[in-house]
Amino acid sequence: MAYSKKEEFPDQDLRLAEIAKALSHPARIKILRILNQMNSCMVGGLVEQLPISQSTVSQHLTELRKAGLIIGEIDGPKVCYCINKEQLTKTKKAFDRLFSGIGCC
Amino acid sequence: MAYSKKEEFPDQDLRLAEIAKALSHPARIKILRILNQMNSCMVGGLVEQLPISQSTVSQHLTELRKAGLIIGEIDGPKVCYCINKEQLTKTKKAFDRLFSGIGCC
DNA sequence: TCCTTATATCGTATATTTACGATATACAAT
DNA sequence: ATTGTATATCGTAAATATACGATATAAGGA
Repeated sequence: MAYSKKEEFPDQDLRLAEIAKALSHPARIKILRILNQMNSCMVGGLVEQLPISQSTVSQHLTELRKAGLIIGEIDGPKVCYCINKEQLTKTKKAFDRLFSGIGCC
Repeated sequence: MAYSKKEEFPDQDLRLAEIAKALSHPARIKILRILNQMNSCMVGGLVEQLPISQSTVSQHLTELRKAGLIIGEIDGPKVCYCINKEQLTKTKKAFDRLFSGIGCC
């Protein structure tokens, strides 16, 4: 088949869908919760608290980073991840706009 | 590989991830917007306003229905879809809880 | 320099999603 | 009864996501 019609939808809807996709796996939601709870965390600390392998955790972190929801700072041989609060605030507002734009009280 | 670790995550995170997944395609977000704008709409009306085929629209509607975000009422040979405002309100609250539980202001 | 540690990336297998056309179903109207 | 209309479902192909182990990379310490 000819593929991915996603680009044919309004930009606003596409961007919101992308953020929703970043939130569409329980591991990624859990990661956000852990990062908030601990303020920041090394990858190893996350791996310890998740039932998935290091390489899979790394993949999920990459997706959260691409969506702008987290930031990773290199700290020697380690990488320290934390939540991107600014982007998260924007995301919350985008969802709020969607819900109110959809007649949600 | 052995598959889907999703069940190994907290129920709350899993349910929120499922709703996020329902919102993770621009066609489904557009459908919600159209349904709100028109109050309710037959499938044919949606197909006219979307750049995808009837069968694909039907698949997206099934996913939104499974997530509880829309309701379809049979009306003769047609089906009339509308937003499930009750569920949408719950969804909004679930996202709000996530965001505040994540340190979002 | 060599070893250890931490993380990312590669290669790969399987599952799921997205998309379409074709077909089935369900009802209304003739 | 037959025809037409609306929608869902089936079959299928391609794309993407999920998961892992193995390997590469990068930095610190011996």
